[in-house]
Amino acid sequence: MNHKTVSLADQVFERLENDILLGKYPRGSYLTEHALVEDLGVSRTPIRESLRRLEQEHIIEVSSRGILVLGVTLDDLADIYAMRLQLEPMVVARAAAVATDEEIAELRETLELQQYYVGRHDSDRIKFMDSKFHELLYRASHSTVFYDTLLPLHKKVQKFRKASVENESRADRSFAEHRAILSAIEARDADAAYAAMQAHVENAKMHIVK
Amino acid sequence: MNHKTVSLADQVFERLENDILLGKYPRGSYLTEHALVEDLGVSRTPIRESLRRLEQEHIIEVSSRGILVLGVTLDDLADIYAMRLQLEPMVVARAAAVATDEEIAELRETLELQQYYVGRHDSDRIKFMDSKFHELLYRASHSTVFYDTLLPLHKKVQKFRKASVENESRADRSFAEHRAILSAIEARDADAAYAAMQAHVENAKMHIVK
DNA sequence: TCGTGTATAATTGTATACAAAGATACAGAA
DNA sequence: TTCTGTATCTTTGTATACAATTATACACGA
Repeated sequence: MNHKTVSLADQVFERLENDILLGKYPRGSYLTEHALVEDLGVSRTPIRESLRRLEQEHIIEVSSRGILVLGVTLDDLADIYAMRLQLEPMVVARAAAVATDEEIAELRETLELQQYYVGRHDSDRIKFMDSKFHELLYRASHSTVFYDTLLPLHKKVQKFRKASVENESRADRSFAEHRAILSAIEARDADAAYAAMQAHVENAKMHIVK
Repeated sequence: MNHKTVSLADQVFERLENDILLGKYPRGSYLTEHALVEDLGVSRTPIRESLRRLEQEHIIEVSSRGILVLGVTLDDLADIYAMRLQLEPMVVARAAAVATDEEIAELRETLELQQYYVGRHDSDRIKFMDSKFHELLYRASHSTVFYDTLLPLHKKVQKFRKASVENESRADRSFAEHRAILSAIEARDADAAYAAMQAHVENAKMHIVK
């Protein structure tokens, strides 16, 4: 396991990013550094360093009035899926070509867990495994650029995926689509991986954006 | 004009990002916060806030040893063009549909300046106008997501575009391609804009990645 | 020569003090 | 009532002090 101590700044960033992307703070509401100091129990320094990163992701905006929560809108959602539809097939095609056996094994484990939780109707963990599967795919492309571009897009969809994973038939089909993607990668078939991912993103888009 | 005072943290970020993306610090070299304090004449606070952002862009990496410069590699370059080829045509098609007359006028002005500097063989300013043209296109799509995704990709190519703009025949053709894109947008022809941008990115890719 | 342990120095991480800009509340005049 | 000016408070921006971890240099022994 990874015992590396992670800085307060990183912890604060992860927590704030998650809270904002899950919609815990409504769009248009204001936070202040002082309030975050109270809530999180750390000084302003790590909080400010987090805010700079959140600002760069355009999910907050800082002014003399305070910290404006932007979050992710439905318009953003549509644009995100438009981009993912263009990009993810290319990325998995690459992954099919260059992924290591270890990476493929990890994808397989994640998919098995997803299947398990689908059977249990545990939507929180389904969502987590779904996220992990995509993240592993990005990483398996061995491209920092692909990873850095797609991971933020995927994270921003979080809030909207909730209904999707709670729908049983969609959860089943989503699992099947993931399995098709993994099979193509296991077979080192880049074209099949491309097609499988294209179908998967199209279906996810239809189901979420509607 | 914009007289808004910009924070030291923002100034430091812009300067460091530029220096790194232009290759001023070689990949693999180390900086320290202390050295930057000396060089830039500001305290560690704004410098650290900049570093967190650069870290997020994966162009530096901070450890107990110091600040490792990553910059942009040739592999990154190829992946960036692969992504831009997928994304930019879609973005200009959108821009053709939604850009305001003011935005189109600004594109026209930028293009005229590009023509002027091409005539003068002023490669620095050609490069600047080229960047500005693309940035205006992203903005004219009226999509924060498109803008946030494409602008970093475009900025990372900076260093490699130098040879391109210094090549007279490529500079001429690049200008002509820009004009084709703008004409399509002026005509509100999304399909033509899509095709023109696709051709432009393909040509740029061939010329730069080779 | 090579390794090892230790002291020192260098570096980042965090907290806090102070500065500056701006928002807010309120009194008073038209 | 409505507007305006002013004092105060709130909020972010910056610098600095201190803590903790890690790298480095060097002496010493095998």
